[in-house]
Amino acid sequence: MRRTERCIMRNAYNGLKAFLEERYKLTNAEWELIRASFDKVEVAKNTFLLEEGQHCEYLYYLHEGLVRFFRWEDGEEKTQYLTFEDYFFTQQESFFLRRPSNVNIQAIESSVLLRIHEKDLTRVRQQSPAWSQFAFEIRAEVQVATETLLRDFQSRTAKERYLIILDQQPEMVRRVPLKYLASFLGITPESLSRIRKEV
Amino acid sequence: MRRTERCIMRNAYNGLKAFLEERYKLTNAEWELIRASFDKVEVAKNTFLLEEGQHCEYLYYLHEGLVRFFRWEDGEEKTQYLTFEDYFFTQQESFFLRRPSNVNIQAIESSVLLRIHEKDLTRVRQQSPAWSQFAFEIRAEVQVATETLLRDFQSRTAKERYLIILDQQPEMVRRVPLKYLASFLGITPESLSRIRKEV
DNA sequence: GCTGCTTCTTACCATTTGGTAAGTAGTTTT
DNA sequence: AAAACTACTTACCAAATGGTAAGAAGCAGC
Repeated sequence: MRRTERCIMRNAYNGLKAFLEERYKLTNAEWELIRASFDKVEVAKNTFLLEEGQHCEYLYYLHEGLVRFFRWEDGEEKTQYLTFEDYFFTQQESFFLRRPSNVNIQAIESSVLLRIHEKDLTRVRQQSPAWSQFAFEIRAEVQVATETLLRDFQSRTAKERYLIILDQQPEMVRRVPLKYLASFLGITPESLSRIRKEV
Repeated sequence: MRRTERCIMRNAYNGLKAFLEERYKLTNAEWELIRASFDKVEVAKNTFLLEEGQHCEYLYYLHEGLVRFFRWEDGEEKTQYLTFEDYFFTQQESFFLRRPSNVNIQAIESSVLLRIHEKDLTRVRQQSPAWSQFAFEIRAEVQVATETLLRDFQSRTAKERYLIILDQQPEMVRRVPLKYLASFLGITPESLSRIRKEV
């Protein structure tokens, strides 16, 4: 799904192009349209890309860095997702259904992103069949990933979920601060620290 | 979102039409196309609509009854979702990405459904803008619902999750056998029985 | 009605996770 | 370098949930 090597592509646009061409055949005209529709954004560590209550106007391609989705609940930050480089993200409820976001999106490493505004996306969708197909399928892929996470919560212990991450996404354990990872796993930092010692 | 009264519509097609018209403006031609594309299926309690390993060829509208998604894991049935009447469902990974299903879908009450075959859906999508918009938005809606479930697992105890269901979908508690509900909540039937006594 | 089967409940104890508090280590600020 | 701050660890006990086993209640077939 995602390239395992980090930062093969120095240039963010090349990264995006490679991502799309791995899956779909793009004409030159399609790629030029896509390229022209995405803006490059570089942000420092801890920069917010979206705050609760705002409308999310952009679909992002994360070229380099690390992003977390979190919300405030019971006086604490609850980390819902973590997104790594070479993948797309947005706040779907806000972006697709035009509702105020109920989560914050924050870069927790300094990051390089490409973003496309909702109004430009409509044009790309209409003029590029490859993009249209891609947009359809990546939503299904994200749905599957979300269901997989849910399934792990339904039938695995916190320790098992941690071991799955350690096995399948060891980078997450290395790069994500323990408190965020614990929250993502649905446990306290103390519990994760204990689990980590046992393993 | 979903009509609270059960079985307002005696006729499944009227139910589907009302569901769509609540949200979108349909021309007569659009509705006739949609109506002609959906087949009616009536199944007895415990009938399988899809089994693990099969390709899911249909998108379903559940007019009456109750359906569960489950998989075998560690020698046990794990219930992933429960779907009630007057809503759509399919196995997204299999239907949209054309992969073998990793879950079973079973009617756990005798049910009345309308279903559309994947090959017919393409035509409807192309010829009905209202359907096309609907299909786009309901996927986002399902994504939001899945994320909400996930969030509850990340930050709520089993008891809290049970109380949320009791509050927001009391029908689920009344109609779903305890063992399925426990599995859906990610706990054992014994634990749910204990929780239920405490409340 | 009885029989057998499944579902649900209850009780017991083990394991997992939470809450509090304290201590250690690493970073940033000054 | 000292001070302040944050992240992480550890220890203690409490609460939540699991596993096993047994019994009670409901349901289907005869």
